[in-house]
Amino acid sequence: MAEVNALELDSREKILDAAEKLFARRGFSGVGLRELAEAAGISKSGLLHHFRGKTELYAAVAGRILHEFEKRTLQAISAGGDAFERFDRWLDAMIDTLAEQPTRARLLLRSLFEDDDLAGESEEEKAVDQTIERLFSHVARLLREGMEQGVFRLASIPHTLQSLVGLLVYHFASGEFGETLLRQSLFAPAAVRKRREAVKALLYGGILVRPQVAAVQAT
Amino acid sequence: MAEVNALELDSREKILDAAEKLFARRGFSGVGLRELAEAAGISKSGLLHHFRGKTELYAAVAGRILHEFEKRTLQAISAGGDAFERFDRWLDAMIDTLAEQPTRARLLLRSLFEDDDLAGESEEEKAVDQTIERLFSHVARLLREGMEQGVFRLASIPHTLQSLVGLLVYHFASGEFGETLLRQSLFAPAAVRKRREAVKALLYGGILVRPQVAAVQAT
DNA sequence: TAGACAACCGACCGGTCGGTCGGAAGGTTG
DNA sequence: CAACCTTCCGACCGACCGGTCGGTTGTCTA
Repeated sequence: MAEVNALELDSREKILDAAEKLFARRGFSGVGLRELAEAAGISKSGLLHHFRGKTELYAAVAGRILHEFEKRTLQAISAGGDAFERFDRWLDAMIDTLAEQPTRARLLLRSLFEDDDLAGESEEEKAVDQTIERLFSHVARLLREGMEQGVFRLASIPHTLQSLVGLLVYHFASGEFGETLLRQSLFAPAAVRKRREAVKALLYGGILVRPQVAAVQAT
Repeated sequence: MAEVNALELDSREKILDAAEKLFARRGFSGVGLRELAEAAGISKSGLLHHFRGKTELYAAVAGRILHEFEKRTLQAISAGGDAFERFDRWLDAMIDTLAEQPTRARLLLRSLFEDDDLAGESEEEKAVDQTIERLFSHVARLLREGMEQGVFRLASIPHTLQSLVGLLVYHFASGEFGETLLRQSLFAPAAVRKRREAVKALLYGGILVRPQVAAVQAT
């Protein structure tokens, strides 16, 4: 029946969009199904027709975001170039992906560190965990190649991955606090550009004027 | 009345300890007062005798942790030495503080990025925000001094602060995911030592074998 | 001894939680 | 036409939510 809005997306998509926004802002237990349904312009029972339950909906939201990150990671990494070029392109891709949708960083961060929250056994949640694992293994492989080729200093790969998450994801997830610190929106084009520069300067040169050639050898 | 346990701490402390553990694990809205009270070995009404409400309890927990970080920051920073020495000592202090109590990183991270969750107007919550602000201003001052003295490369101070939080706090807050990545507890002495090395290697030398003297000049 | 007070409790409040159920409406297929 | 399917809804469920209230107990002070 002709709705006012001709573009009328799928209910499923509308629900996912609304849920992404709310879950990102307040977390899994901070949002109720009623509020979720209302934000999606549907009744609670209508919502539950599309998703078996709240945890499945959350997993679907997380999965959608994680697949986007994996897609962009593969694009960036599999294009040509040496390890440094590919890594640099990957950094750009991650910053783009995080910056173009303010909800993504928060939801990604939550998926990582709230994992143990009701660590579910459902199929959907296992799929989310597997996507995370795959995503990180792509980057781990790139780091390993770079180290073997003598482009990157030898370092613990898991720790480097953790550092990258910290530098990239946390920043864009830091919300009000980050905006107070920067005195502007985290997502304004200028702020994103500056973050890109800051991260690359740190990763590629450290913070010191006279870099120490790391007394600490890799282990 | 002679309890079995002679050390019997204050109820208030017991509540704070239990709340710290639970809030860190599942967040503000993921824990109920009943569960909180039971974990502290007291009734819900008993708990509410000590704290006016759930948000005040949360603020008290966050405040206690933030004060610990501020104390250790001031200790590390105000002892002698040039900017590099003081910064290096501060890094050690932060890693020690994060590592010696697994709940701290998670709660600190939540205090930062869940700030907007019911951004309360109560006195206690304002005090928490002020402590965070003070804490970061101490470090900002140190960075500024280091840059003026030519020890640190010129860089955006807010972005450097964000990077430090990302490198330090996120790692220790990453829970199950981090442990899967490292294949060991995040808090085992060896893992903590390794994190310290990884962070310092990154900060002091970057990730490249042939560091680029940052094409990107500071802004 | 009386009074005040802090610490604590069980019972209870209105409201919300995630989830179920029995349909209603509309489209498609035979 | 009937049979079926998808989409969506309101009414309802038991459990739990944060918070209040009246009362008991024990300790400390006047």
